[in-house]
Amino acid sequence: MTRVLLADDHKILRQGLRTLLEQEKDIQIVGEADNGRSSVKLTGELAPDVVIMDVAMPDLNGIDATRRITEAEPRTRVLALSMHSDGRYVKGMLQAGARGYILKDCAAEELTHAIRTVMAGQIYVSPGVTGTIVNDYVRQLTAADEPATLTRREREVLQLLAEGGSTANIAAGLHLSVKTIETHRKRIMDKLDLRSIAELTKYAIREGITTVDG
Amino acid sequence: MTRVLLADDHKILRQGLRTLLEQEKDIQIVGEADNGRSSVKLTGELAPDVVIMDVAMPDLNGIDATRRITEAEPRTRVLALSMHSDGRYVKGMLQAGARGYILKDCAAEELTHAIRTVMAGQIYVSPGVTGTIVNDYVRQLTAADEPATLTRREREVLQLLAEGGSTANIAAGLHLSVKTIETHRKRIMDKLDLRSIAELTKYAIREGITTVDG
DNA sequence: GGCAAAATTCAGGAGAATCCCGATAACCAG
DNA sequence: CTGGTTATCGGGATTCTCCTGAATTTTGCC
Repeated sequence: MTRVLLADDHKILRQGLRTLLEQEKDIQIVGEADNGRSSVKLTGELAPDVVIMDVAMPDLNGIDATRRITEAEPRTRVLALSMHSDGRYVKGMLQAGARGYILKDCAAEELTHAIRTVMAGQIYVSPGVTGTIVNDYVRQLTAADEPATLTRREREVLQLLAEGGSTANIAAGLHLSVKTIETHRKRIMDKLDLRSIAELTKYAIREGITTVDG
Repeated sequence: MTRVLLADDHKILRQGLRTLLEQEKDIQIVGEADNGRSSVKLTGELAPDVVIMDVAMPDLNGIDATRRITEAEPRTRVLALSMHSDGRYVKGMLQAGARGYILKDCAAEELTHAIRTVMAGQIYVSPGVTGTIVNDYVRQLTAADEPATLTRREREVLQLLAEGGSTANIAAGLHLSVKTIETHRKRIMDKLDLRSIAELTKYAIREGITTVDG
């Protein structure tokens, strides 16, 4: 029996997936999360075999949530479920340790097949995403450079800032001092050579850490 | 028996909805469309009672598809299913003749309830969307022009803010007092109901006033 | 295990930005 | 002429940011 945690911010999609997957005898839904932070928490509590993780989620995005899960619970396989075959999302999720990447316009059979594939210890990627990966792979072979890497905490703060949170707001949400958030913000801006929240927001959008809506 | 057509570009969501709705005895799925254009075509061929219409779809978006359907087949009720409670989408769909607007993070019970409500000749709107509509309604009552009209000066300041300019910076560039820029910024944020430079930047990007690069 | 580097946390104080009040002047429509 | 809109500023209280410095925890490596 494969125990599955659903992480997606849209309840009706979660319910749909639950109904679909509950028709499979070897699959059991053990929990649902509607944002990245709670998906990390629930993974620690429920120890599911597979987490089906939406890439774009509020509070803590799917990529950073995946990174935390794969580090804290390496036994748990994360299966990315995304609307986009965008290279940054694919790259980010796989880099964060996701064992698969499927698109939301795939069939239910593909989802169940992906779950069984990652349970068998293999990687599953939707056909529509393969081209993206190959392109990115080739690009990395030619030119491999990573400008300015942010730490996990910094990326987390960056997202909250780009979502419009104030320093005090973020500090309260993370149970940290205002001073700490200030330090993170400053380090982020120093590393990325940004001089305002506006530029920081645009950077976050380009990197897929936040979206223009919401 | 209510005959329903599903229109959404994500196959797995369609399958999920189909599985959910087929559990209802009085609801029957008669077809699926993965873009706006085919939803119009299928509505003409199948004459469903209700079309569940995603707002964002390729080829022909949900708003224009809805407009065509309600003009060609006024007997068919369109029920909008959207990720966003964004005012423009809500307004667009309802203006196009949609008889309901529900969010994707709602429960399945809400969806079936919405279907039965529109079949009874009434309008159904998700609770999370009601506020958006009321706001828009009130705004239309008070100011009979387009929602959120910025003055030229305000748009100018908005752009400079979204490009990362500080208040002092912008004031110097426009040969104005810092106080004046502060007033403009405040008025912009009040008009648009924004609470941070991050949100303001995203708004400017959506409106094409600035770009994510630069 | 142990050491160095990185990451994360926080404080004090000066300066800058913001918020909330109000005000003045130009302009245009009824 | 009156009223609304736009654009321009100021005072003062509050809040945020910037700079310097540092303690603690985690991580990487031999």
